[in-house]
Amino acid sequence: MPEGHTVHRIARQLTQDLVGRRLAVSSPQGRFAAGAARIDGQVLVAADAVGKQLFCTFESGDVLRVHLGLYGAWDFYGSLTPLVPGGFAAGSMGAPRLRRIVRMGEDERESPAEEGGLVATFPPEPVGQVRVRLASDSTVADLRGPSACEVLDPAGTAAAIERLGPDPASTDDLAAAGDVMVDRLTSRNVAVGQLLMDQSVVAGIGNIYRAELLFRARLDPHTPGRRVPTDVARALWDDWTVQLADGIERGFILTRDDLSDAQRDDAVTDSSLRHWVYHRTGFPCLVSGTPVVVEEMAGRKLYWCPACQV
DNA sequence: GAATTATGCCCAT
DNA sequence: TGGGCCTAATTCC
Repeated sequence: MPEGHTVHRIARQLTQDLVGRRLAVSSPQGRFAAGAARIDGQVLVAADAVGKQLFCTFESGDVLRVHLGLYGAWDFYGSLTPLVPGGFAAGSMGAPRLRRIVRMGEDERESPAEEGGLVATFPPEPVGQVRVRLASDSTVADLRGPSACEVLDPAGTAAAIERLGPDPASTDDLAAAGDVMVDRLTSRNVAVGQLLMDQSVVAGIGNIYRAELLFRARLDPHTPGRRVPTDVARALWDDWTVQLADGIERGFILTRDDLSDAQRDDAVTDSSLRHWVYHRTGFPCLVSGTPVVVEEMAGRKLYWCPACQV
């Protein structure tokens, strides 16, 4: 469910609280017992996001690769300082979308603590089906519901990353990475709306960013990649780099740039203010007034404005 | 309480 | 193109 910005925030949280520590790795649910045993007791040396995938590198060179899929989420305990005395902070990032927004953004919730994001005991009892628990003596990170969770050797890790297109938040050469995306986007006859969701073309874009980037570019999602002018493809990349960086900092996706300061504040708790077209079926387009439409494209809902996007 | 929904992706056909 | 999988909150009766 999370798009790239969420996974980058998770990597950041893990880096802040668990990298450099020797971890107890377990699988409370049991489904990942063998994998957990492989990395249990090792020092975590890095946590990196590439697109929607998370790579946690341990001192042996083994890497925990995690993909949250549609349902996965990480719960964090004890790490979200500053804390109110008498408890340990708790927060979560990932799916499902959360009702109570506290201090970290849309897809991060106060949970599963009852009061003020605190749990009474540490380490806390696992909540729900916890596939993996990463624990230092002061921080616990619990992974629930991932679609992928496996331990890879360095070669396997390199192969997994090789399958992904460029991610502007995990490259040190934005221009070269942009060249790769532009080349892959403009060399196929597949609809650009599908290509933006293809993680081998560009990594990290999901259904919300797909719809919003296309609207911002005023581009018809059905345009074949080969018909997208190079400068338009480059503009999509440039906008993606900006939107992703904003999402990572903000903690949620806010693509509208027409909001007042007050509305921008409201958007923290009101997701209906955040998007131009995503999830706005039947409502008037904020630019043209034409009703926003939704259709199925390759099995996913695609939201767009038929008047603006030509 | 059951059905629906979701920011994803894999595989078989 | 369709089904399957993973989980939990929301929506519908």
